[in-house]
Amino acid sequence: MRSTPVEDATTRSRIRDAAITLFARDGFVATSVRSIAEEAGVSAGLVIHHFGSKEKLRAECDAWIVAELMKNKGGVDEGNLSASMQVMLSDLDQYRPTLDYLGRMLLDGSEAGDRLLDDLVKLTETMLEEGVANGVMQSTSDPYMRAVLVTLHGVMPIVLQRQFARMLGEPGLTATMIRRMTLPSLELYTHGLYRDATMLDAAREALKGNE
Amino acid sequence: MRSTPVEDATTRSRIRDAAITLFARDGFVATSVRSIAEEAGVSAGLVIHHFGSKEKLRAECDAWIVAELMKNKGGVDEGNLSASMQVMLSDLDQYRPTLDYLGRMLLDGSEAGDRLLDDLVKLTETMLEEGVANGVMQSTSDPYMRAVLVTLHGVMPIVLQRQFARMLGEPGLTATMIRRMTLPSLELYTHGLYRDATMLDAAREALKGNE
DNA sequence: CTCTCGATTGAACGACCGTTTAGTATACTG
DNA sequence: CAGTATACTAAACGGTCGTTCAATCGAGAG
Repeated sequence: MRSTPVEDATTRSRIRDAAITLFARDGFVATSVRSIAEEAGVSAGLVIHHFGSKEKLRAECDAWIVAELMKNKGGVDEGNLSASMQVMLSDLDQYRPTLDYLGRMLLDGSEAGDRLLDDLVKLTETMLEEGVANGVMQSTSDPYMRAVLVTLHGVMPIVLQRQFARMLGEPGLTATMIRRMTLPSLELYTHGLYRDATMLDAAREALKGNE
Repeated sequence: MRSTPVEDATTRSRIRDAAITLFARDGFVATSVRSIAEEAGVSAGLVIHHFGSKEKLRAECDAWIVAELMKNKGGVDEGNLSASMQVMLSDLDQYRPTLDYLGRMLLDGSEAGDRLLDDLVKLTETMLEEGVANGVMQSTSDPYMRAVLVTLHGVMPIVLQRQFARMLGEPGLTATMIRRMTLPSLELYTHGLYRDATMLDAAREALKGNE
């Protein structure tokens, strides 16, 4: 029999979970190996013993979160990363650590976070292209830039969740927040903000000038 | 004659500028007092001598940045914080340190950053109300939430400038980026993203259900 | 001139950091 | 059974952290 039967559900995974919690809450630099060890109920030496270094532990946490994110993609063709995030947002209590950590990853500019964001933009771009092709979405002068904007608008509640929650008087990312932002977001994406094209035309004119 | 004639333009201000640069670039926790001292060309002890502690230095940097931000508001009635930020974005080279630091402030959830964001939301809410009253902007089911969304969308390029720049192949916040995002942003705010209200109506129906 | 006081430095302090090491307990292998 | 590999701890190491302290310098006051 192997000594580590499932390679997980063990001390090692408890350490990783503790690290994910603390990295997400306090950030990488502000989290000490000793505090992770304490949260996991082990010694600091054991953390290093299992993961080699704090940096390698971070890399493993990153990989774990990315895997978690991809897991919920489902099997159908429609199943993309945004849908996965939608699933998570609808079951907040279960996925809060994952989402919190995701926000940190995107902020820290970690390797994994960068690649994840690139994937998100690519998926969004495809989705927007299909929307335009199907006639349900407006066309644009700069499809890639619009995909970047829509993507960043989408991850904004996760990345800026602290400020977002504070302004709504909520203790963190709550279902109430998600529900309340749904209509205004869709209103913006349906009717826009401006009632005519005055500002847009002015900008077009101005940009044509100094090109 | 006083020993510190203008109370600034001295070593003290050089230390503060160095701190702003490094806090903005690396974050508060990742910046050491010694590195600030080196950047300013002084000893670490002198930094503490002038500001009392690293935390008090941060508070003074916060206050300085907020003052810098308010300075550009101009005198006319239209002069609000957003206009000030617009001024800064149009003269990037001069205001880059200020804008970089501003992004950090909003992320760190510092006291000053929170208050600044509250002010921005309030100003945005007023601006949107006037827009609706003047008939140039769409109305909304949740004015405050829309103001929050529009505000956060507005600061997003500053807060997420690293990712934003990386995805456009730029080295940082550049005039090229600002120019390129102008049209897609205004397109979204003018025509929206969806060509009809299918999604919006569906969401309205769904929310009416589980209220 | 002396006295005083703020600016400034370099060394030192104690705390905490990530990591290493030596050692113990345990459980599988042959 | 002895042998070996692994989980794990406690202590220690070297380094960096924010901060303190004693000493020096220079300029203004009397």
